[in-house]
Amino acid sequence: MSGMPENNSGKEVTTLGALAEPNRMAIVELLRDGPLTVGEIADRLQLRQPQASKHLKVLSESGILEVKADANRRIYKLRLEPFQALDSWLSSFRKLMEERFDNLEEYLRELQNKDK
Amino acid sequence: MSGMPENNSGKEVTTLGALAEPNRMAIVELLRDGPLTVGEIADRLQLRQPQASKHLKVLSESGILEVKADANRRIYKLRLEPFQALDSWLSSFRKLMEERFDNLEEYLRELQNKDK
DNA sequence: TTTATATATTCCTTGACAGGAATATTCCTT
DNA sequence: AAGGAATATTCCTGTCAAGGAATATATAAA
Repeated sequence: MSGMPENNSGKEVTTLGALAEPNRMAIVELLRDGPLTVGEIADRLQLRQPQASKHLKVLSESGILEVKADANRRIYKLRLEPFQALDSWLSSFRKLMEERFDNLEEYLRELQNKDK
Repeated sequence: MSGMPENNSGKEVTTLGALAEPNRMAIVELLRDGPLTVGEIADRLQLRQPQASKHLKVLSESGILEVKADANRRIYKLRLEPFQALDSWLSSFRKLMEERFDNLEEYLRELQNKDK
């Protein structure tokens, strides 16, 4: 399992796992336009503050977000690395697919032959 | 929520949701090298056949895989669309990030001013 | 120093989901 | 036709994650 963008060992949430939750995906989408405080995020996404905080915690622990404290408030913003990782995984992926992909026939022939 | 790669309405499993499960991710990785039968997949990933079938079902229903029947066997192979979708989402994403990303200071100033 | 604001944390409950085991289904072989 | 191989499905169980509600913590403001 070489180029996998994350290894799910232990209890840590993976990038994909974090993004799979709709509210968290929405948070990420929202933060594309720039950093925001917890309150702003909760407001715009119609989330209660505690749930917002929880999702933000997951996103932070998975490495997708980082926090900056500003007195009372916490400002969350996106981190680049996870997306870069995802992107490089995806591109190496697509490369393969464009080339040899429809060797279904070949595989079928293989199977027939193996039926000695 | 415009460019989101999937909308989680109803019961369907999203691309990310499907990929978030380690065994399913492993299946996808495995199928990068070409189509395979259920048995092969189960063997190589040390899965019991029923669990393999279940994961393959999820992956198929999420649009990540497609099946071809060959008599007794079912040959699963990757579909391109979900990855293309993910990729386009990601690239539009990275574009934004490279440009205006660290407007943290700006945002901080905004916040201070709003404290009228 | 009291009060208010912003955020995090805890506890609880519920639903979803993954694995195990057994069984059903389909097709091939003899 | 009968038995075997490949795959799918069902039922059960345990775990885990998400939301609700209440509360804790920290900082600002009065």
